[in-house]
Amino acid sequence: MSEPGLACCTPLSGTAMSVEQAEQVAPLLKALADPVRLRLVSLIASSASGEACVCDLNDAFDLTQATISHHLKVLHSAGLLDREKRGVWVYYAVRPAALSAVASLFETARVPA
Amino acid sequence: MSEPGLACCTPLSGTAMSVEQAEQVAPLLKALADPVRLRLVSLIASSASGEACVCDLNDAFDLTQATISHHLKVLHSAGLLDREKRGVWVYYAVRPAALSAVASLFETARVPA
DNA sequence: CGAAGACATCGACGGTCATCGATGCATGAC
DNA sequence: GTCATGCATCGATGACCGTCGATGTCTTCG
Repeated sequence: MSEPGLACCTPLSGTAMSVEQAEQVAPLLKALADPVRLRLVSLIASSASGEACVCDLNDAFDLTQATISHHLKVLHSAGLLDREKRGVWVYYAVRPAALSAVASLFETARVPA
Repeated sequence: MSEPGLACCTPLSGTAMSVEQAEQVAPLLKALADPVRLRLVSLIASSASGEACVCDLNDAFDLTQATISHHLKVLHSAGLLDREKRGVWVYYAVRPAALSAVASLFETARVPA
């Protein structure tokens, strides 16, 4: 898989989605379906520069560095995070297209305010 | 838990979400993070009457009736589906509030067209 | 060079999950 | 009452997941 996370799907409430669509989006949701990974994405997305280095992310959790590294790998493999090494540090940034693909799933699911 | 699936969360791209928020939404995503369950919700949501009986849903998959029943239970337990028995048949319908709670996560994640 | 720090990878462990066949429990038909 | 049907539940099985300690790799600094 060279470019995961770029699925563009029928919203849940429109016409029924195809098997292929379901199999494309499910891994994205699976990657996000963990409290730690959800907070990781949230921390990265809400940071001022739009990115965060692993050392900062480690401090936000009561987990081993190996565990955080594992979660970041899962998010990166799913295509949700970009990874860039700068010197000794590694910076992760969210891929808006991937998040947007998931968001399109729920496009028509919003309850009108 | 009497009323699951009603979390209303900070979007991923806004300010960082709290631990509690992450732990509330993650189960919803986990319930949706499966191709079969994704198609189940899609089939129910896209049906004309907004609901579907198990017998119809069974025919849409190459899976055992026990397996479909299990997936429907997972979705129901997560608060994503309502369950109503009418005679011999059982009808499932999506809970818009639950889907909306998940949708709010990605509210600001849409890439402008 | 060698030492130290940042991060990834490995191997292992316990827990959870998806799926199945078999069985149980209702409901409606006869 | 008896039988068939729709659906849920049970128990088992193989696969996967989150977490950890230990170790490896790479970069920078003396």
